[in-house]
Formats: sequence, C-alpha cells, structure tokens
Amino acid sequence: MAGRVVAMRPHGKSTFAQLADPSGRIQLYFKQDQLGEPAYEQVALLDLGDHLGVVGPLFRTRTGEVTVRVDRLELLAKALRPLPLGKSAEREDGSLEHHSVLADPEVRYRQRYADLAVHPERRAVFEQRAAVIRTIREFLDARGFLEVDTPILQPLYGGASARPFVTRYQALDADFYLRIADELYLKRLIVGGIERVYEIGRDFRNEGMDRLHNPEFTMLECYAAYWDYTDVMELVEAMVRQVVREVTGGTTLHARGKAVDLAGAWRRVGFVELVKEQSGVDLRRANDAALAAALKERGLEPDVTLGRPRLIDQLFGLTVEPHLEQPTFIVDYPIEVSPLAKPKRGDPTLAERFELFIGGYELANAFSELNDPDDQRARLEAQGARRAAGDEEAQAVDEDYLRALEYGMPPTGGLGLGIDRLTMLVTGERSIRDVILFPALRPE
RNA sequence: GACCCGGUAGCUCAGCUGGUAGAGCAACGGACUUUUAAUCCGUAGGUCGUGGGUUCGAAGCCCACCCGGGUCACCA
Repeated sequence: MAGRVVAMRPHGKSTFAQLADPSGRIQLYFKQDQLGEPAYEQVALLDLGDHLGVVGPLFRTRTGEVTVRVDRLELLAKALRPLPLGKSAEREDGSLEHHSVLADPEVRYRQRYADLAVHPERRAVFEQRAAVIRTIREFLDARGFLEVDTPILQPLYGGASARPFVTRYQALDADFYLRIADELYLKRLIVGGIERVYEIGRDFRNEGMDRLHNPEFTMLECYAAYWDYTDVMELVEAMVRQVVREVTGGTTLHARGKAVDLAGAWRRVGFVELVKEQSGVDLRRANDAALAAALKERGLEPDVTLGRPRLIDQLFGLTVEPHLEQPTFIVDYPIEVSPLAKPKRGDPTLAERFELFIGGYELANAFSELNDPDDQRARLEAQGARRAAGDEEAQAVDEDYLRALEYGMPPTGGLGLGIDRLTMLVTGERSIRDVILFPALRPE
C-alpha cells in the first residue's frame, strides 16, 4: 500500500499515522516490537508529506478503525518542504472536516499542487469539470455532430469582438493571432458539407480578468446545417439539462443563494422587450442622446462617441443582467451588435440571435448564421472601417471566409457556450479561477 | 484601467491612540506501546510585501511601487 503521510500521532514506542491516496485515508500503526528498532527509528524521521509504502495485515483498533499494522515500510519520496496541511478529522461519511486550512487564495491558485494535496475534496470540482465535457461530447456525438480541431494560430482573428494575443510566426515572417473564437473555421466546414460539427477548445482574449473571465478559456462551438436559432435553443436546453443531471443528479442548482430551476420550460424574451421591461427605455424610439441620458440617470458617465452598440450594451448590463438567475433565452438582438448573424425574418433591424443567461451571467451565445455573402461582406467592411478608426475589438475583413460563403453555405444554426462558466454553474463555484486548475496570474 | 480591502513565523491569525514581535498548529528535543485535531514538558523560528519619508522611536502614520481578493467598466 502506498500513499502520502498526512497525519502523525507518535506515542513513544508506537505511532499512529494516516496515509492518503486518491481513494481516501487509512490509518497505519507502527509498533516497535513488530518492526524492530532500526525500522522504528525510520518512523520517527517521517514528515507530513512524505510518500510511503507499507506492508502489513489489517486489524481493527479498539475504537473499530480499520488499520494497517505495518510490518515493513519503505520511504518512496521525501518531502523537503512542509505541506501546508492543517489538522483534519474524517467524518463518518469519509469526508474531511478541516480544523485549519490553506486559505490564501494566491497560494491556492499559484501552487495548485499544494492546494490539491492539502484539500483532496477540491479535486471533485475538476472531476465534475471533466464530467461536463464528457457529457457534452456524448450528447453531441449521439446527435451526429463531428468533433474537429481548427487552427489556434490564425493569420486573421474573427468570430467575436475581442482584442487578440499576437505572436510571431518565424518561418512565415508574419504576425499571427491566437484565436478569439472558432466560429469562422467551423462555418467553412459547414460550407464543405460537414453538416453537424463542433469543437471544444481554448480561446484567447487579451482583456481583463475577473471572476467571470480568464484570458484563456474553454469554449464549445457547434453548428448544424438547416437549423435556425430556435433549433439551437432546443439543443442547448436539452444539453445543459443533461449535463446538470449527469453531474449533480438533479435539475435544481444554486446561484447566489437562490435556487435555479432548470426543469420547467426556459423563458424566451426579446432583447428589446426585456430592456424596456427592466429599464423603461424603448430601444426602438430612443436615440443615442436618450440612451446616454438613461445611463446618466443610473450613475454612469457614458461616452457617446463609443457608439450606439456600446450604449445599448451598458444599459443592458446595468438594468437587465443582474436579474437573470433563472434560465432565460434573450432573443432578437439589435442587428448592429451582431455582425455574423442573420437578420430576423420580418424585422431586419433585429438579428436572429439569442444569449442564454443562467445564474446571473451569460452562458451561451447563438444565432442563425448569416449565409448571404454580399450582406456578410458589407457588415465585415463596416467592422473593418471601425477597426481602421481604432476600435481594436472590431472584426477584420476575412476574404477567405467570404470566398467560402460565396461557394454557398446552407442556412445554419450555431452556438458558442462557455465551458468554464457551465462548470461554475454545476459546481456552484463563484469564481472562474476555481474551475480552472491554473488560472492566469501575474508572474511572481 | 478606477475605487475598496488585504500582505506579520511553514499554515491560520492576534498585535489598542506609534514605545521596539505574539498565540495555536507544523518543526526540533524530551516523556508516553490502541491514538483519532492524541496529550504533557521544553526549544528554535520573523529584513512585519518592497523602497523612501515623518519621528527620539514605525508592523501601525505619509508617499510610491509589487502581489492578491472584491466592486465597477468591457469581452464568454
């Protein structure tokens, strides 16, 4: 039997210790008579954190605890640095009650090895994370989606509004970008006839970090030909439900102290209606000045030169977003904030797009993909103009993507879903850093 | 990026209106052959985040900086 020494209780000529491995802890009993003096001296030199192999029969102590009476022991690895192990007791159910803990968040994130070694229950979060991804794969595979890998290093970045990381491709003597989204490559595959396709992978956005954002994060994107955004709503609703059932066994979650019920039908509400409902501002009537005034009323100093999309976004973030605990599809976004989405049938000022909110934050973003190459070119060129004007988050004109669309892309529904955030939701963790093993930190 | 909070022994934390550094656990030495956060006695351990300043005197006050957390702003 092998493991790490996590507790020692020496009593002179006998010693109790606890050995931990991923399956739990077991008590060891070292007796001088049994081991002989030279071996028993070794026991006295053991430190918490040492890896130890032992051989011996099992017995029960008089309090009934199953214990190994050690006949032979071998030091497998010496801990030179003391692990920040606190005192802890094992409860009836096998879980650990910590009487002191490694509490410093900086050490926990920087030295995840120490965090995990000292708090084995933390591993459960990452087991759940793996289960989330496994369940998504099973769900999509079962529905005929093909999992693919597309380039992370890209000559042009696109598919989202974000500042990229830049890197140098020496052999090509060119600057490349770490992708900010998979979108444009996956839609090229739709053009190529892979009619159901998905990728789970890392995206990189060169922006600030907080409890909802890590500069590198894991995204699911999937696309299905001949679907529209209502089909995607059904897909994501079923998928998230299955993930939650698989990982938690139920359909109820807790976010910010409130119960979140995923069982009933999820609310679908128009973006414009919801903004009006929560803020009283009618986006159809309000001009930029009226928007700015509404923001000012709520204590913000809006910069009107940022343009209408930013103003709308700010108003949304201020008045709507905080109230979205229960699962909600917000549908039909203003077309000007959705350059890759199809105009809504019957109302070209809106896009056939939805964002899914659960637990107070955005979990997914989806639309009926824009497949009209001329319209797409016009919108990308508008983005390009904003980019030329200095907006680093505006998208570039991707001629190869437009060429692909010109070959003809079927009507397609697409989805992007933040895996880290979904993991937060099902584990109840409040910070994205707690569902990422090595979150981004400044170098020491 | 702005604001708020924090950084004292390996870990968790005290440290009052400025008076010269403390506890518990861990470590080390001693006692103890069925303990369960073992117990008891003892020892050692600190450029008080970094650098300046004020002061007879700074962990505590002032300034700058570093790191982390939170809130806000923006991206998922």
